[in-house]
Formats: sequence, structure tokens, C-alpha cells
Amino acid sequence: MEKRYDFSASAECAIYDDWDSSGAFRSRGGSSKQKSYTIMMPPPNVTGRLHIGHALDNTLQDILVRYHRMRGFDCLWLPGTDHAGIATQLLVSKQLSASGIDFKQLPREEFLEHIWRWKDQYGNIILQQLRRLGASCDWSRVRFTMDEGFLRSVRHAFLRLYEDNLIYRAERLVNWDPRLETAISDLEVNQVSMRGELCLIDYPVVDESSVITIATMRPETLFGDSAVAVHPADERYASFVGLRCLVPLTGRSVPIISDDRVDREQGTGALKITPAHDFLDFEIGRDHSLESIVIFDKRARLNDRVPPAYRGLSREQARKDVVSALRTEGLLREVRAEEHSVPHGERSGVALEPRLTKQWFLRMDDLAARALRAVDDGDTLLLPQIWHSTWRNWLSNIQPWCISRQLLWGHRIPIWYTESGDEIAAISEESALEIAEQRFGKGISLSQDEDVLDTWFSASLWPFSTLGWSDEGFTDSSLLQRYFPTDILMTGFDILFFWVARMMMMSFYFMGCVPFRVVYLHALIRDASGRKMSKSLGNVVNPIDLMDRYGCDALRFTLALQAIPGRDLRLVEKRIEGNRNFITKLWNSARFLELQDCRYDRDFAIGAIEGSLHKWMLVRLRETTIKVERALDDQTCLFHEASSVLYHFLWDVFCDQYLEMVKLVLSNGNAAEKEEARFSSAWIFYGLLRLLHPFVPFVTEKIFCDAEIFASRDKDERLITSQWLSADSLAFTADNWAGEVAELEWVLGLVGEVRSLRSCLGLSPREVVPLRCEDLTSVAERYINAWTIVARGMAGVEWSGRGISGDVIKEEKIVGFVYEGFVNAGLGLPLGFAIAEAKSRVAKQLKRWDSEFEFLKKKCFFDDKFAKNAPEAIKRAEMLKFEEAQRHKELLAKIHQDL
RNA sequence: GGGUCGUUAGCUCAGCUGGUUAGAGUGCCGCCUUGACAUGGCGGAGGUCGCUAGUUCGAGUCUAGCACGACCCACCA
Repeated sequence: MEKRYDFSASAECAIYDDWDSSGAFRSRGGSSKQKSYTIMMPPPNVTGRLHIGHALDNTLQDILVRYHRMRGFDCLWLPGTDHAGIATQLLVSKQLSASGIDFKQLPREEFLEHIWRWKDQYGNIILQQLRRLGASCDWSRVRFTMDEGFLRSVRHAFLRLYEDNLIYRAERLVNWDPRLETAISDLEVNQVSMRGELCLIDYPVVDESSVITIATMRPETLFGDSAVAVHPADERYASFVGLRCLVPLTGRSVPIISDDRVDREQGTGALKITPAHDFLDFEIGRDHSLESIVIFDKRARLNDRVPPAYRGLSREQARKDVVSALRTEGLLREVRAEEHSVPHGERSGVALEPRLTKQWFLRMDDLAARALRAVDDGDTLLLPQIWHSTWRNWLSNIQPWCISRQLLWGHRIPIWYTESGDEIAAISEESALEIAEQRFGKGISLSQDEDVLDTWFSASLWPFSTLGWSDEGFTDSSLLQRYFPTDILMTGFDILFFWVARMMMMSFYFMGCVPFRVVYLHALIRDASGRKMSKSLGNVVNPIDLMDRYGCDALRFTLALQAIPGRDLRLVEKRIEGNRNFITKLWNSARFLELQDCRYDRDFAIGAIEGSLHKWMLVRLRETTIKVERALDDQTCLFHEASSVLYHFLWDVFCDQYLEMVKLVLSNGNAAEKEEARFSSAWIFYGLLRLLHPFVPFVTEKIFCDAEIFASRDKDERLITSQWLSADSLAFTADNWAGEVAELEWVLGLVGEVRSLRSCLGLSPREVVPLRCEDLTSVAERYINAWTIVARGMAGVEWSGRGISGDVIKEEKIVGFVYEGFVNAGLGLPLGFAIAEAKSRVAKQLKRWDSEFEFLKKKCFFDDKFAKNAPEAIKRAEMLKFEEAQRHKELLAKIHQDL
């Protein structure tokens, strides 16, 4: 083995390529008899670059997949990318405009060619990056949400929903993004809090000398006003209802109406109604049959429905101009600065404009109800379960989903129109023509709907479309049979509604069951000071960069350690550094075993082990295995638990305790003991290596391949294909070896106590301290004889048993007593130490035990409530504690006196 | 307005169904390099668990209220 573990990109890639070419990642397919385990990777955007969120997401998935693979499952982890309509179109159009091409001037097909070319060139960068992360997905089944299969699936899905009247086309007010010039769904709207001006504007009442004052943050929309509304019970305005008023700057008069949706408390209580540009106004306008006056074009500039002076202005400019004109006319009563929130496009970042257009919608109520019931019934488990109520709230108040987008990149809506405007839904243009001819006779010319579908529409088919689903009798259903429903979906909570809910709905609709049994929603990664990572803050960390500096395993382990359900995690570089040290520790422990000629032998029988050191270690190994298995269970997914158990087991137990003791055996034991230590330690290490592999795959594989410890492995054998050392397969039980465990705990406790005291007393580590032992219990006597070497090697003490007189004490300063550990271990075992130090220590302890004693005495003997109400087991435990405290107190008092 | 979460050591965080002296990493202090590892070893200091009440024999843990912080949804005239 090399002296240092090489975690450079090239070294890790070599390991990865080995795995990949050995076929270890590949799922077996329909013929396999193994149990299957399926995860569909949430497809990253083709435009994406691996960010830290992907790293977390895929690390956790990889841990599960590797774990299940080692446990003998036939794993399918299917990777892929999403075509990401808006993001991709934006990116490519920006590139084009950088080279002087306006994509809007290009024919549709030509622009799409540019995008496809771009996709072929850069579209799988992120998949390459996932390899660097160690993601063990089945690359033979990689998918893209606009590949051939998806094209068929999407059209089938659309047609069925259309035929079942769940998809319909309607003219509605939708959220319109004036920069992207497309409709977007409610979910893609972000409310941004901004400073604005609330304008109180007088609308002169026709034929009266009075005015009605309305309040608005958007005075420029007054050109679209078609009424002023007040609350029916509002006495202030009761006399105006039924009259008309003049919309300033236009000369138009509009009715003053009453409607109970008007809030009397807001603004002035009088509301201007602009049906074409406000959601509430739209409803009021509809119910009062008001005209909808569209005053913005698709880029949100004022159109020719407004007075010439304002045409072509942006909303912002128009707002300024309108305010000053109103001021000139004396109709502006007041302007107040106010905070308000303005809907912005999540993607484009510009203020949205509600816009009246024809769009395609998907009715959600029934679909949502089914998805809701699935989670209520436990068919799908949401982890952490906190999300259950959020899930319920959202699904039970669901609005139709606007699925059409006025974009070029995406799945075209499979609807064709005749010249007279008849709709024909079909799977392809040919089929549409056929239908048209049947219906209307020959010679019909058709044009396809210009819109494309929301990216999330195709994404919602991901779990089954990736397995070859289409409709009736389409190909390859054996994969669906075998791998669907999938076992777990791992993703961020931010796309719970965008994606998870919609997959659930579609799966019920098309497959009749849930798409996944568990949904694990991981949290957000923040920077070291707790801020969200964002480009504008400049605090985005690049996971590739972190891997270059600390190794992939260190990053993975850090993420796993912090993957606590429902908690955001802060990425602190110190922690990654610490985990790199952990990887080094692992590497060096392997080197140690190698240098000591420890060899793994698959025929080595752990049942024949005699040394209690190894038995203890095996019990601890089994215990650790159980903890890891329990933590990785599908229903819990406690990655932080599993990884922290392994961290401490390797470092504290295996290295600092076990290997230190193995060293002593190897230097002091007899031949048989040495041999046993070599085989046992290697055997145990192999088990540990397998436990660690899902978390830190590269270093463990490298050790397995390079270390002489595993020289007996087959040439092509890889750790990734090794069988997990399951707790069940360890043929011993903790009970059989309880004595050995107690023995080791005793000696380690002793070592700890002696070390602590030595350090307090300032004894040099080199200095071997002779200790005189008296009043040994039989168990201690046995242990002391057995563990003399360890006591000397690890605690630096040389002890002598009963009957040896005090003259072994050779240092003058050693005249006090060691007490704590021995007392705790149930031994009255006084040992000599320095008097002044010992005395103050004893005094401190005495005080503690004295108060403990008094407290427990009161509780056990004078507390009636306790005596009456506490369970027997607790009472017994308290009584034991009392007796212990009493013993300690008395012993310490005596020692204190002696000193 | 509706909902969710958080507040534990200097810092970042664990702490499962209430039960010995509340833990880890990191930082800090002291000691230690001839053989796996200084990316290391050994020891140590440091917390009235946000505040107030309550339930209980017993509360970091359960209940209520409050304070501060974060987030989601809806609305915003």
C-alpha cells in the first residue's frame, strides 16, 4: 500500500472505471430471481452542473443502492436528465444572441436544432460529474425526458387525459412572464417583498360634484378599469352604488358596483376593477359581466388600448407618467410608501403580469385526492413525516394546473387544428390526418398547436416512462413488472409539489398504484453561516472543488453525517477536513494491519477464537452492524446515525482500543496468540470495510484491492460485489461472550482512569508507575493477571497483587490513592499517588458524592410520592444508586482522612 | 392571515418512546514523535439545555404562554 491514500480525481476515476467495466452497476433485468431494489434518480437539468444539493441527493441514493446491492438485491438505479424547457431555451438563446442571432427570427426547427446540438455537446456533463461522486447507477439505462420513449409516453398520457376530459383548453387569467413571454404555473411564482407607492386616486362621480377615492399600487392599470367596486354594506359609499364615475386620463365612465369580495378595511374601501390584469378583479368582472380590457402586450408594455402618450411604455415608466399626470389634474389625493409583495417569475426574476390567454389546463381535484389518500393510508411513506400535513394542505386546496407553455423547447402539445378551428388529438401527425380525413373528408390541412408542455408534465411520468411504459401493449413491460413501483424517491422538499405530487397523481392514473413506497425529502444545504447558497451572495460551493481538495469520500461522509431528517445542513469546511482525516485514519489502519502481516482468510473460523480481546471486538462489530442496518432501513433512513456509528466505531473502538491492544499481543503474546490476532484483526477489518463501503466507496475499494491483507481475494473480486457482513451471519451472540465483554470493559475503564490521573499528576508518559493493589475481588484478581500487559502498555502501570508490601512504591510523590475507577468498577483498590493532588481530588469527589448521597437518601426514604408512584424498577435502581453513593462517600471520607 | 420548524459547550450540531454525572466534531489548554497515522496519541477545561408557568416521584425531552430566528402557503386596494 502507498503511504498515503491518493484521492485525486484520476485515482478515483480509475476505481470508478473498474466498477463500471466490471458491470457491477448493472441491473439484472427480468430474468433475475433476486429481489429487486429500484431508485429513479431525480433527473438533473441538462443545463445543470453538479451543485452541492445534487451531491447530497445522489450520495444518499448511492449509499442506499450500494447497501442493498451488497445485501443481495438486484438494484436498478436509473440515471437521466431533464430537458428543462425554460432553462435550456434561455441558455441557448443567450448563446445565440451573443453571436448576434435573435432566436425569435429563426424558424422553429432551426432553433431546436441549435438546442439539440447544444444538448449533444454539453448535456451530459452533469452525468460525468455524478461519476466523480461515485454514483453507482446503471448507465445502460440512462434516459432523457425528450428521448423517443418519452415522446411516446407524453403523447399517450396527454391523449388519455384529454379523452377523459381532464385536460381542457380555456381562456383564463394566468401568470404571465413578460420576459420569457410564456404562461407559467402557480408554483413557479415567487412573492417578492418590495417597496412601492400606494396611490389614492379620485375618480369623479358622473353628474355629482363628489369623487370616489380608490387606492392602488398600480395606477398605470387604470386604463384597463371597467368598474369601481365597494362592499354592499359599506355605508360610506352606499349612495354611489349604481352611479358611474370617470376613469381619470381616459374620459371613460364606468359603473360603481357593489360586491362582498371587496374588503372594507383595505385601502379606501373602494376598489378599481381591472378584469384583465388582476385575479380578484377577473372574478368580480366575470360575475358582473364587465368588459376585460387588455392593456399590456406580451412583454408587458402598454398597447394601443391606452391613450397615445402612454403606448409602448414599460409598466414602470407608465406608472411614473400616470402619477404625474394625475397630480397635474389634481386627482392624486395622496401617495404613501408601502411594503407589498409582488409576484415574480421564479426563472426569469421579473415581475409577472396576470394575462388573459388561451391555455391548456389539467384538472387536479380527483388526481390529488387519490395522491392524498395514498399517503394517508401509508401506501407511500413521507420522510420526515413532518411533510404529511403540508402534503395534505396542498393537495386538498388544489387549482387546475396550467400545462401549456409558449416556448419552443419541449414536448409539443399533440393537438392539431383544422382551418376551421376543430381540435384533433392524436398520437402523431399522420394519425391526426387520418382522423381528420375520416371526420371531414380528404384534403384537410392541419396545423399543430404551437405550445409545448410544462417540463414537469413529462417529469411526472418519470418513474414508469423510464421503464418502457407507454400505453396498451407497448414494449418491454417486463421491466415495469420487475422494477415498479420503485422503492424510494430521494429528493429535496422544494420540489415536493412540482414533481413528487404530480408523479404520484400520474402513477395512480396510469399505473393504478403509487410510484414509490417511500419519499425521502432531504433538506437544504446552507453555507457555514447559515445563509442559503446563491449566486448573488457568491457563497455557492462547488462540490467538485471540495472533492479535489478533500477527496470524494470525505465529502460524501460529511454529507451523510449531516443528513438529519428535516434539518437544513450547514456546510462547514472544517468538518470536511475532519472527515478527510477519518479517511486517512481508515487508510492507515489498513496499512498497520498490512505491516503486521495480518491476512484475511475466508476459511478462518471466528467460532474458534479464544482471546477475549477478539471476542469482545466481534461483539462490538455485531452491535455496530445491527445499528447500521437499523439506521439504513427503508422506513427510517437515518444516514447521520449510521455514519456517526461507523465513525466512532472505526476511530475510537477499532483503532484506539482494539488495534492498540492487538499491538501489545503482537509484541508480547505467544506464537498462537499472535497468529490468532493476525487472522482475527484482518477478519474483523474486512467486516468493517464492508460496513463502510456504501458511505466511502473509493477508499474502501482501494484498500480492498491494494492491501496485502486481502491478497487471497480473486483477481477480479471487488469490494462493491462483496456480500454485506450481516448481523445475522455472525454466528455468535453477545450473550455467549458477555464475560469477555465485561472483562474488556473493565480493563478499558481502568486504563482510562489511570491515564486521567497520571495526566493530572503530571507523570511523564515514559514513566512506568508501580501500583500496589489491595483487597482485590476475585474478578479483579483474574483480570489483573490477564491484563498486566495491557495495563503496562496502555496505562503505563505495573501492578502487584495482594500480599506485596508497600515498598514497591519508589517515587516519593506517589503516596496518594487512585480510587474512582476502581470504586466504580466495584473494587476497593487503593493505589499510591501524590498526596496534595490526591487530596484535592478526593475532596472534590467527596463533596459530589456527599450531596448525591443526601439527595438519594431523601428520595428513597422520605419522599412519600416517590415511594407511592414510581415504578418498582425505578425504585430499585434508585436504591442501588443510594447504596453506591453511600459506599463512595464513606470510602472517600476515609481516604480523605488518611491523606 | 393560515401552517411548519428551530433556539443545548466559543463555533457547527446530536440527544429515539420522560429515568445514572446532557454527548460528538471543531476550536481552546497541558503533555507526548524509534515504526499505521502529527491528517496522529493521551489527558483536560467549557453547558442553570431561549424565557415563564404547568403536568409528573422525576422534564433538555410532554403541555401552554412568551421572546427571538428560519421557512412554506394564501392575500395585499
